[in-house]
Amino acid sequence: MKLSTRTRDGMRALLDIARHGGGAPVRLRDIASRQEVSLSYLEHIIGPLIAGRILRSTRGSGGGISLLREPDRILLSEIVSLLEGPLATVDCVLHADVCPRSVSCATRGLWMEMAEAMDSVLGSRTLADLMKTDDGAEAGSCAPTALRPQRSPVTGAASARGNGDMERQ
Amino acid sequence: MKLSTRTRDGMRALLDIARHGGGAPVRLRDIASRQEVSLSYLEHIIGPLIAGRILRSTRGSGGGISLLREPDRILLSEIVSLLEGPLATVDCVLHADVCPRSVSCATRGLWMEMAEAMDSVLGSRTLADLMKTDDGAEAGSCAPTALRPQRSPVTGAASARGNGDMERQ
DNA sequence: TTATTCTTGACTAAATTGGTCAACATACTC
DNA sequence: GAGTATGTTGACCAATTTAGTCAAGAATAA
Repeated sequence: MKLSTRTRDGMRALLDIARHGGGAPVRLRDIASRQEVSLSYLEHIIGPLIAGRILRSTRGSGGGISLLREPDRILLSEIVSLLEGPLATVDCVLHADVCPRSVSCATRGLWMEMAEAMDSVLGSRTLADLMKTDDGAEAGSCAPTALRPQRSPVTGAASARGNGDMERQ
Repeated sequence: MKLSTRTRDGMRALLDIARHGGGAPVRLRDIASRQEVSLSYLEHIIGPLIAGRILRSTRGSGGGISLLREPDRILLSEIVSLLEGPLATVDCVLHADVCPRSVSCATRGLWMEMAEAMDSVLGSRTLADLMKTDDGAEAGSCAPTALRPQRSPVTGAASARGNGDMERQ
C-alpha cells in the first residue's frame, strides 16, 4: 500500500516549482539538485504533469518548467491521479466486471469507501494549501522547527481507537 | 496503490468464516472452494490472522478455523493491519528518520492525513458491519439483486465531503 | 550555428507479489 | 496405538511492477 516514489518525489517537485518559480521557468536541473533526485528520473516524473496540463515547459536557454495554473487552482487529487493513477485499492472498484461477485460483495463497498476517503483528503486541498505548511526547507537542511499546524478539516477523524498498526514489517 | 490480493481475499475469507461458522470451525478447504482460491494460498492468508488473534484453529478431524471474537469486536483496521501492514503510504510516515526532510516536509503531513483517512474508515467498522451489507452471495453466483445501501457512487472520484467522522485518535 | 534546455523511448536491475509444493505438527477416531 | 483429517511453516519460483539509467532527439534562444 505504498505510493510510488514518483508520486512522492513528484509532489515535492511541484512544491519546489511553486516556491522557486514566481512566474519564471525553473530548470529541471535545479529542481533535481534541490530535491536530490537524478535529472533523468525527474524528467519522467514531470512528463505526466505536463501532459496533464498542470505544468508547462519552455525549452532552450532560459527555459524550464512552470506552473500552468495558480497553485490554488491545482488540486492535489489531480497531481496524485496523474502520477499514481486511480486511487482504487482493488481492481473491482473501477472495473466491476473483473469479478462476478462485484454487485453483491460487501468488501467492494468497503474498498470504495477507502478510495473515497483518500480522495476526500486530496480533493479538498490545493498546492497552495500545501505551500502554507511548507516551511521552505531544502533537501537535507532539516530544520527542526515548525511542526505542521493542524489542518484536517475534512478528515478531522482518525481511528476510533488507537489500533496497533505499527506491527509487522 | 493497490492493496495486496491477500488483503482482498483475506477479508472475504473472514466474512466467509463469520457467515458459515456459527460457533463450529469452518474447514479451510471449504472456504477455499467457496471463495475460489487455492488451499495452499489460503493457508498463507489465514496464518497472520491466527497470529494476530482474530482467528483460532483446530486441527484434526472436525477441525477448522473459527473466529476468536464476536464479529462486532473485530475492527476492519485490525484485519487490514495484519494482512497488509501499516497503511502508511510512504515510508517516512512511520519512520521519520528515513528522510532528513521529514520534520519540515509539507508532503509528509499530507501522506499522514491520507493514512488517517483510511484508518478512519477501517477503524470505525467491524466485521459485523460488513456482514450486514453482505447479501450472502457465494463466489460466482453473482446475484444481480441488492445494491448495497447508500454508499456513494462508483470510482474513487469526487465526494468532497467526508465519511465516518469520528472522534480524534 | 551552437549551446541550452526539455522529450521520448529503450532498456535493465531490483524488489515485490502471487502463488505452489512439500514436509511437518497436531488432533480426532477407531 | 494406527491411520486419517486437518492446520502450519518455510523454501521456492515465476511474473510483474517499480525505480532508475542512458542515449538520441527536438525546440528554442542567443
